[in-house]
Amino acid sequence: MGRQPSAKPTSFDIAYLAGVSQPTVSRALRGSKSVSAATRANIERIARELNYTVDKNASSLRSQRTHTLALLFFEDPNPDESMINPFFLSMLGSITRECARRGYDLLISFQQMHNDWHVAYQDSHRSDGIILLGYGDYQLYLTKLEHLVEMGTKFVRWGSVSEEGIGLTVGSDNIGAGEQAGAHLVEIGRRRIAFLGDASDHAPEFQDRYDGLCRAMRAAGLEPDAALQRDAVSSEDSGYAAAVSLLASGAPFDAIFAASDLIAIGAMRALAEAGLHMPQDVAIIGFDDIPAASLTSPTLTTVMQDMKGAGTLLVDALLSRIEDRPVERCILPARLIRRQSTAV
Amino acid sequence: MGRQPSAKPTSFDIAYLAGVSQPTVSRALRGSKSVSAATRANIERIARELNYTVDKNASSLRSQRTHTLALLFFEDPNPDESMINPFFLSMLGSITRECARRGYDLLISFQQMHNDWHVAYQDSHRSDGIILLGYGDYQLYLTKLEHLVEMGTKFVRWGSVSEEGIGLTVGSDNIGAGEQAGAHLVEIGRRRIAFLGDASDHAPEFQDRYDGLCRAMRAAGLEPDAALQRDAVSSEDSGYAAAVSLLASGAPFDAIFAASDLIAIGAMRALAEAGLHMPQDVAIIGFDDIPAASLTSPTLTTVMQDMKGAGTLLVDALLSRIEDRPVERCILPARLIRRQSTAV
DNA sequence: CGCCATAGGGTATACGTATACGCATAATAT
DNA sequence: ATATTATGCGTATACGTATACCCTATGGCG
Repeated sequence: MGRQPSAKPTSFDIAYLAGVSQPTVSRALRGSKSVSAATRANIERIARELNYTVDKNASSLRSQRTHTLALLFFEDPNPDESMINPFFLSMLGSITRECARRGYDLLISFQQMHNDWHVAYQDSHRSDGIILLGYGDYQLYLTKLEHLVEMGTKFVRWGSVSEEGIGLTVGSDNIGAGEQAGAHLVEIGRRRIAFLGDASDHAPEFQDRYDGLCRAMRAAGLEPDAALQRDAVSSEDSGYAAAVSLLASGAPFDAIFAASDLIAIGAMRALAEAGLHMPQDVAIIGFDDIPAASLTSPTLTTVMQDMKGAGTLLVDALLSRIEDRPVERCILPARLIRRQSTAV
Repeated sequence: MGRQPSAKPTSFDIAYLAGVSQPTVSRALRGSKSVSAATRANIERIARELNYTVDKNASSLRSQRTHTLALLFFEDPNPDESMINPFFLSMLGSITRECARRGYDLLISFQQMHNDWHVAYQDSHRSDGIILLGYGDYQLYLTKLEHLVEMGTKFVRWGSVSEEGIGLTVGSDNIGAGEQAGAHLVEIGRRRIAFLGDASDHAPEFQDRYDGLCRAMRAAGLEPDAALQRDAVSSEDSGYAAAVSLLASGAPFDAIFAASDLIAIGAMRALAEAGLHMPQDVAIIGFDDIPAASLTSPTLTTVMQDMKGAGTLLVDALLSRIEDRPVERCILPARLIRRQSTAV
């Protein structure tokens, strides 16, 4: 009744009530084995009654561990920023949940791609590890990653797993996903399959998807035609331009695998303007399963990544690295979502 | 060369190099006026050279201020979670940027609407203030808000400003936005305008939009017809159902103002299935300007909220409250985006 | 019966910063 | 010339926790 709600209880309060010393409280709550079961139970009960929470600042100060992870989100430098991939938003949800579950706080920070990356350095003081998130051109800051490694900063990033580059990478099974998409197109009888998306070092994830497509085609006895590949970054305009270029080349094709839904949507616009029917004339598959994919006409077949799994795995992997445990798994399966654009 | 990169410099290191005491360093860097300009300049120079950053844990522990804000995001309990309003994502970006600019960290936490809200209590220990974000049914936790007020926790929430409820609220000018939408529909000659969206206390933002619509109609000498209003929550399915119900009623209408783009998209599906042409038979306006709004056919006229401004303003208002300054402004303008669905 | 290992927990202290207080020196006032 | 006040800074200490170290009681062993 007369209790001040603002009077945060400390470990001393608990110690007093439990008739032990403050360090014993600390040990009990941290799970040290040099405290008897009875004492521990008593302390935990009192702590619960008082609504006690460990003061993170004091704890971090003393132990030099923050129990906080930092999330650096790299925004696409491309203009239609409202189109930020919803994939990352879902991931954000599962990341925060996993952090909470493991008793970590999550510090978040958006980065302009070219900007003060040294913020990462700052954040490395404030967190035990860093999660790097972003689509697109990782090349831009690979040298910065090396810098992080040098400083011994623990981090994990989302991207192409096959690449085996700097640091620890977690990502979808882009190759397998590409194979699924390719196999599906082959299955519905398509032979000349185009690919829209950078197939260069700049976008390893896109390249993996292309590799998967090629693998599926070869498995079906088809040889991928390099003339049917067009570079594109993940935007509607870029997809439109790529499809226009493809159409202009005159090379015949009966299917398109786009490296992202945005690219696919742009391409669909170009195809429609050219008077082509989907999927009759050209079947099309995207990637990401963004909400808009079910609004296009025809609705877009696409590949869905495991967003919840991704967040969990990123946090898991990072914590493993922080605690110097080996990281077991860092590839996530993807799943093909069949819609009208490949329904023959 | 021989410097250990991991040896974080402390205020003592700086004090030693500057030939002063540690407290003087602290004072100089915090901007206390009881340190001479020369001393301060010298200290700042050394700090910069050493790449010194204040240890936030120590600082917070001593000052009992965390320089951290917590963001509680309330997820819609509705199933199509991938459709999380992109509006909030953009807001997230500007919130993080504004926090960074003001020297605050941002702790983020997603909440299931009905779940352990008492997490907010925990977070109130770890942050100086809380930002509450979420669309939808705020009623559910109004009692919890009262609890926060009781505990003296500083917070600000996104929502209907007109409502004047508990705590500090920042939001778009929903009434003005509704007026703009209504005026536009009247301008293109529509007389019987339907409204899809909860017009109840449960969704004050939607109610404001409806009120704005009514105001615009009355200003044009039209009387809103209550029979043309249908409840709907922000989802495609709900919008579809509402439109179907409206059509079934047989009441004539020549325009729809939907309380959100998702509702509008669902309604468009129902209209198309009923063989109605947009905008000839029925003009339609949504709200939010989600990316999908420019993908529908016809493309959707909608109201765009000032996302960047919203994040900035939320942080601003919260910091004002924390520092016991009056809050000046908490309403943001919205802008009508004209597309095909109202282009006669 | 003495010796040592072990369990269980107390004592003292460190983490890095911010602030109350005191103490000079210098600048003004009386 | 003395009293008064402001300026600029040092001294001491507190914030709440975690950990290195030490101590006691007990039990096992020879």
